[in-house]
Amino acid sequence: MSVTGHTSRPPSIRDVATAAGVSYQTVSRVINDHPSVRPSTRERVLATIAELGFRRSAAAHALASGRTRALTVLSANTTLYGYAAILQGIEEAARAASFAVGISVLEVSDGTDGADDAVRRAVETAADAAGGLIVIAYDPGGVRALTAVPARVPMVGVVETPAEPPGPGSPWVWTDDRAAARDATRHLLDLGHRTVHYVSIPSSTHTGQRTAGWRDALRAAGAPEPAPLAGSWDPASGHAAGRRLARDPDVTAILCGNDDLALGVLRALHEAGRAVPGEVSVVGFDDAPHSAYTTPSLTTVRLDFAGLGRAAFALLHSVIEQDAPVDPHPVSTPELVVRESAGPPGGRDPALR
Amino acid sequence: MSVTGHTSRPPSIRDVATAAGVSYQTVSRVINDHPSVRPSTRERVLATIAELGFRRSAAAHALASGRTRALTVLSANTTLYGYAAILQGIEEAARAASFAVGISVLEVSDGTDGADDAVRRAVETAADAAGGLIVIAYDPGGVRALTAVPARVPMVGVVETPAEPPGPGSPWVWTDDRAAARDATRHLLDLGHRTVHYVSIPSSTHTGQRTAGWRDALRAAGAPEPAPLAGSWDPASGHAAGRRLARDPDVTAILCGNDDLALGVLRALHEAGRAVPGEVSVVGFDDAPHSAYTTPSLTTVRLDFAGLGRAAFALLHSVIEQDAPVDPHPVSTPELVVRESAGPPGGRDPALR
DNA sequence: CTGAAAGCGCTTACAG
DNA sequence: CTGAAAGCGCTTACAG
Repeated sequence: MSVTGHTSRPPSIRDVATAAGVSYQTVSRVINDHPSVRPSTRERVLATIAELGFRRSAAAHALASGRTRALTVLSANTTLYGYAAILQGIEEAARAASFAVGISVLEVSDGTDGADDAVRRAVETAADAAGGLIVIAYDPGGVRALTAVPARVPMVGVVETPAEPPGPGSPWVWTDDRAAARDATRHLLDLGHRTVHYVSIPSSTHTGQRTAGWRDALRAAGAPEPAPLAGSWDPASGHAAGRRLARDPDVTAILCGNDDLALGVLRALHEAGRAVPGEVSVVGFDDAPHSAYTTPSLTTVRLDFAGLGRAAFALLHSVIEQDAPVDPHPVSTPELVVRESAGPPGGRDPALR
Repeated sequence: MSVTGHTSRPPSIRDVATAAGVSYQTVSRVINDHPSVRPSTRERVLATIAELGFRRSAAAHALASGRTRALTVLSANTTLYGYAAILQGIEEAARAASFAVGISVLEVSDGTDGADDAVRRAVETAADAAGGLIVIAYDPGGVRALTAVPARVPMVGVVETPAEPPGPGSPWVWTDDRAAARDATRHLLDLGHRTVHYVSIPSSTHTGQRTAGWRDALRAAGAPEPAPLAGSWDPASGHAAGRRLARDPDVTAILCGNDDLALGVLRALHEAGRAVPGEVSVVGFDDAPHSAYTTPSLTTVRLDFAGLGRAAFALLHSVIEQDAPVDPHPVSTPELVVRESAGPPGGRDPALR
């Protein structure tokens, strides 16, 4: 196809211009879809571009135009299902808009000042490369990053349900996980449980919105409010929490901050010889891919992470383009998925009650 | 801190130079760690940089130097554990070397020419933005991307075990999953099973190296070679395969191409009332985070995905810098993790045999 | 509709 | 050790 003699340097707009017999400014107009180019000229330039295999230099474009068509997402983890799915959604939307997406993972933050520094460094580095930032702020590291972003750089945060309605200046997206936690808890209460215990994920806020939703439901029902057990993200910490809960014969219902935690709880209950859902009911959060296939399969709350990612990109895009100022808003409503792991208390056979 | 009057445009090296009383070339030398700068000058410039909050423009640097300090990883999915963990490893190593990492997901390829086009577009877009490419080629889309990368762009592939030793011109990294499949199969055979059935992941090659390793072990033992069942990546397809296998009373041992598949198989066996490992043994692949917590917990093969990602970056880095030509090589040896899902055939209590 | 000029913020030889 | 010049490949007004 391209029969250029030497394989040296990739063709520039000047090479295209020469080959097409126009000035390089005209080539610039063509690749930028500028209206004032005669159709025949445009055709010729386009043909030459294809023939030479020209591709605009992203660096030169960014330098000259001041705009980057790139964003980077700041995240504490890419391996957790929710985070990975959000990333997938962002990437999908970004690709459709021909934005490049970078990923920068926040180092594990241990709450010390050193962690703050690391976050700040990550934010700065990311801000350099990108035209905009999306920070996933489900955890302390992410929240710190959120506040460390300089005002000049376009940013949107994927956050937990805000405790109070954010002002119009807060470019945030979220799913209403507080309501979701409330629904999940109520589901358990409606099944007849006296109260519901909670194993929490690390939270971005002091209390955490999932925790708050769980408490909302308990209070509304006048149920006792046991202290939540602080978990991490992984099954191992769910397992540890589950062992403690398994020892207490009064525990008949457990809500978990995510499905991995729930898996660990399920395992601990199994090891302790407590039947699920016969003796103890367990409900998870997220509807991770494996949750439909565990034994028992997991009743959980489905969150549209990919949709959240797409919404985050859309918001960022409009912030960058400064079209309409988009108000922050919940993106979708979580949905309770009822499976096998939760049932009425005290009966081995829920169907008989 | 920074008491610049106007918040307009970020400071450039010229601003720094003026403030520090040097030429902007000297500033350039300082930020590039060029040796020939008088220490006192360096100090002064560094102080000014900090004071003004100067950050080098990535675009200008890339344009002027021709080098990008950025890579993008091409992957079919960011949500599958293995892929996500590789990405995590790449990012970790890249961050340490202050490389930015981009992610571009290959659209689902259906084997048609349209898919080829999509892959080609993705490759070109990614190649534009980045100084180098890492393609995860565990699936047909990835393999196609691997071959679609223009020769001029630095690239390394994360691949299945190559069928034959690759030449020195092939910048590939892999874990020896063929040997791993062989070991896992042998483990089952050694337990006393007459043969081992296999549920495969979609493969990059016609046969697939995990499939080949499984077959190796069967042949070496003189065991029958049942036809492998083609699975996808997800538990649902494992479940479908598991239902078929559950109907055959001769099936006593099943190897799965990944842990998600194995989870689906476990579930299908449970639904069919076949005890694991009492009647049927199941072995997975990958050691995903949840595999230690299912019931029964999963015997599987642990692969060091993060290490693979770090190695991929190291290779790419050396390709870009053109230091020593690094030979392609397996990065680590997989390790069989024995848990509960596999045992001797025909006995409900393995300990009694 | 199209061309000539200046400039984006750096780096890279080249002088001194 | 440090400065002046040219250039990386584009875009953005400004002319015509």
